[in-house]
Amino acid sequence: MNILLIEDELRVADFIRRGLKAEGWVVEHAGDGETGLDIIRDRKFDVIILDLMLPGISGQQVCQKLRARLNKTPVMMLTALDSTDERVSGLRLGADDYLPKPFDFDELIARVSALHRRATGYASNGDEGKLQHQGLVYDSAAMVLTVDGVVVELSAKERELIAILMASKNKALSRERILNSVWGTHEDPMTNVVDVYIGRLRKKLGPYGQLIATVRGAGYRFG
Amino acid sequence: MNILLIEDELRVADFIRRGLKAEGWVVEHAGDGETGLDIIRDRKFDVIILDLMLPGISGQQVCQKLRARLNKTPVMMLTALDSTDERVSGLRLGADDYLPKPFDFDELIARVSALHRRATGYASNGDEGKLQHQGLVYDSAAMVLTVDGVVVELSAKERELIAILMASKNKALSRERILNSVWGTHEDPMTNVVDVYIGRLRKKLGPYGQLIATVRGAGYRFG
DNA sequence: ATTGGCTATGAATATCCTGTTGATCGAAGA
DNA sequence: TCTTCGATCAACAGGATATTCATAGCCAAT
Repeated sequence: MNILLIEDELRVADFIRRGLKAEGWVVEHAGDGETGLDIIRDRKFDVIILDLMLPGISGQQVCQKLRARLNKTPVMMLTALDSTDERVSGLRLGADDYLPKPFDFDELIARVSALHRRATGYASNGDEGKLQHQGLVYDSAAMVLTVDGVVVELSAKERELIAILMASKNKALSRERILNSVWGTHEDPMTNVVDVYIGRLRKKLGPYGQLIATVRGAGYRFG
Repeated sequence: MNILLIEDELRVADFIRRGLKAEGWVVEHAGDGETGLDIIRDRKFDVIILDLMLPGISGQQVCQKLRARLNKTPVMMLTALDSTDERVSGLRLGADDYLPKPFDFDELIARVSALHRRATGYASNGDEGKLQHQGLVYDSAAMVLTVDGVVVELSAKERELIAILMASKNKALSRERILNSVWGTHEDPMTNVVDVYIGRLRKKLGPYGQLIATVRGAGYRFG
């Protein structure tokens, strides 16, 4: 998942960024609204976390301009102000969710994933965010992978990788595509991280490892 | 699949080109509209990706001229402009689809394949993107060929070859045409790679191998 | 601060497979 | 029959993938 964080206070920004990275997410940081808008012009993010109090143009204005550009990226607003007025006006300007500071980090993460899930139109039936294939179950809400009922510990990147693989069952995915989704890098295709991680996953999946097939000259396929 | 990308910004062009290549597609790049039109005059593409903002003649004009030449190649328009007006006028000028920047790469790929599928008359029923003929099924999303229900391993070039053959069922394809589509080379016809690969494919298709008929002096025909 | 454990990443290696060529053999048409 | 075009084969070089290792960074606990 790719996240853009627009926050001027460096300490706070750093704190948030680290927490999100620990989730295996890729975080880009902008110190003010203009910079943020510039970045959004070229690249697409899954979620934008936007501080309300910014030097220069305010968070509200950023949000407004974003929507004026017909950009529908989910926006999570952060603010130190506790008044409900702010909240209401924020939502009216196109924010999708709102979190008052100080906040619980787990809550931020939960809400951000919720935003993302909503935006990507996950199945909203009973199997909320569960991906299954044979004895393999990945619960994206709990972020737990189960192999034949046994929980397998995964690192953040490994989780993201298995998630995207299982989500696109029976579809060949190019390395580039995986790199984009999991690592968020749009350049430097001369790395073999993907291969390394595929290897690790295969090992951890045990007998199901062979479900990840390599499509020579193309990438990998799950299923 | 052969794609012509008309985009002036080198960074963007490079980014797009890499991603498309990773999908196994052959990409030709033109830095401006005139160059693009020149290239189209000589060669045939499956899809044209066209930036709206170009130095010299605009993307809209390119599209218009293209259609004036009775060229029906599907056109995918890209633009940084936010207003919907642009979209409408773009489509009116003959573009087949439209994607506002910034876009999600997966979406670009999905849309481009959709365009291609529509143009080549792939099965538009539930078997989205599957080519079938008797016991032979090629799933272009999974990149898997099935012979009577049995998966057959193919190399990258073999996959492309069977795809183009099956997509142009009952049509004779010249070696040059195949060379152009699969190998992306439009010169040097004094190689027999095509013959070699046809041979390999025939072998792998087993009983269906004879579906690939050779049209003496012309090329090959599937069906 | 320092330490230890863990993750992420890049590099190096080894292995396997594909792509390509040129030669030779066979088949079809004049 | 002769000629031309296509089929097939073997072999090589380069490319792609798997796997392992070493390093760097991060976090938590001391």
